[in-house]
Amino acid sequence: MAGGPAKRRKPKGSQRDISDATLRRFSGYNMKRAFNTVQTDVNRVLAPFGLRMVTFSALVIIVDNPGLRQSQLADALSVERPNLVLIVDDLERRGLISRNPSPKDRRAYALNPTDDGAKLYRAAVAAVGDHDAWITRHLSHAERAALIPVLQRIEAADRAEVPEEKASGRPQTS
Amino acid sequence: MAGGPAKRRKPKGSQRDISDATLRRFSGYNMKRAFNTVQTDVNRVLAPFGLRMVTFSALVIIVDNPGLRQSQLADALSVERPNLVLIVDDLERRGLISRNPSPKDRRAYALNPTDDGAKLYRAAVAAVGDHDAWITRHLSHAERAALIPVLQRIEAADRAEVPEEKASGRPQTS
DNA sequence: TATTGTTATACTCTATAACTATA
DNA sequence: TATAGTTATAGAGTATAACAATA
Repeated sequence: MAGGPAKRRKPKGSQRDISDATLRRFSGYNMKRAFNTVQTDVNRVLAPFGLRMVTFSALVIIVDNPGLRQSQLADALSVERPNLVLIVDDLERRGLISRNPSPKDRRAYALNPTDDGAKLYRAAVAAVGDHDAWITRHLSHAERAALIPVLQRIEAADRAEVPEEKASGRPQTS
Repeated sequence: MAGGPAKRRKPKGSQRDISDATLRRFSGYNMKRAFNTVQTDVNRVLAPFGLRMVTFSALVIIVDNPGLRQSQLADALSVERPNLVLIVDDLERRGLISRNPSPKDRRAYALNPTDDGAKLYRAAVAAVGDHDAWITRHLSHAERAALIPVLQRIEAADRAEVPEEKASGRPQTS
C-alpha cells in the first residue's frame, strides 16, 4: 500500500556526449526542466488523494479563503475562468467543496470546503510539504531560504510592464 | 517592426484579499507560476524568429552538436521520441536544419544545421540571453549566480531514485 | 454596459502503444 | 530481439469567443 511504481527510465547510454551547455545558461530552460520533473513527482504524491497539482491548489485556496467566488479563485490561481469550471466541478463531485448561492450576488457562487475537504487538505498539504523538503534536501539553508523569494521576484519582474524596446529589440547585454 | 502588443490584463480589483500563503510556501507552486510567466514571455521573444521555446531548444542542441541523431536530441531535451518528430519537421520545413542519412546506421538520421539555421541560432540566442538578463534584473549578483545551479540540483534530486517510503508515506518534517 | 459562471472550441504539450525498417 | 524514426491517439494545460442570468 506504499504507492505505485516510481521507477524512471534512464539507462540510455548515448554513444556520444550531447552538450546542452548553451541552453543551460538560460534560467528559463533550467526552470522548465526542474519544474517538469517536480510537477510529475508532485502529481504522483497527490494521486493517492485523488488530486492533481491544479485541483490541490484550488482546494488549498478554498480552505484558506472560505466563501470566495470562482472568479476570485481563478484570479488567485492565474487560471482562466472557463478552465476553472472543470476544476471546481471535479472538487465538488468528490464532495470536497460545495457551491453555495451567494447572498449578495445571485450570479455568483460562494465556494466552501466540506469537512472531507478540510480533512484531505491537511493530509495533502503535509504530503506536499514533505515532498518539497525532499526535493530541496541537497540545498544549503541559505539556498533554501532564497529559492522562493527569488522565484517570486522573477515572476513579478516578468509580469511587470515590458517596454516595447525590451520586448523585441534588445539592449546590449555582453 | 518592434513586435506586437505586449499588454497584460491585470486591473482585476478583487473585493476581498485572497490569501495563497499556504501555496506560496511550496517551491513547486512558485516554480510553476514563475515558469509559466517566463515561458509566455520567451515565446513572445522568439515569435519574431518563427520559433517557440521547444523548437529554439532543439535548434540550439543541433547547432552545438551537429550530426547527432534524433533519439539523442530527444534524450537531451527530455522529450519523448514521438513528440520530437513534429519539432524536427518544423525546423526542417523552415530550412533551418537538414535530416541526412546516417552513414553508420541506415535507420537513423544525422541532424545538421543549415547556414540559415546557424544564423538564426545566433540571433535567437542573443535575444533569449537579453530576456534572461531582463527577468533577473532585480536579483543580486549572488542570487543570479545561485539560481541555475539550485534549479539543476532540484532537478537532479527529484530525478534520483525515490524510495517508496518517501514517495507515499512521509518522514517527519516539522 | 459590465460581470459571473458556463459552453464550446482550439492549440500546445506530454505520454503511450504500435508499426516499419533496419540492426 | 532490440533500436530509430514514425504514426496515431489520448490526456492534460492553456487560451479566446460567446451565451444566459444578473448587476
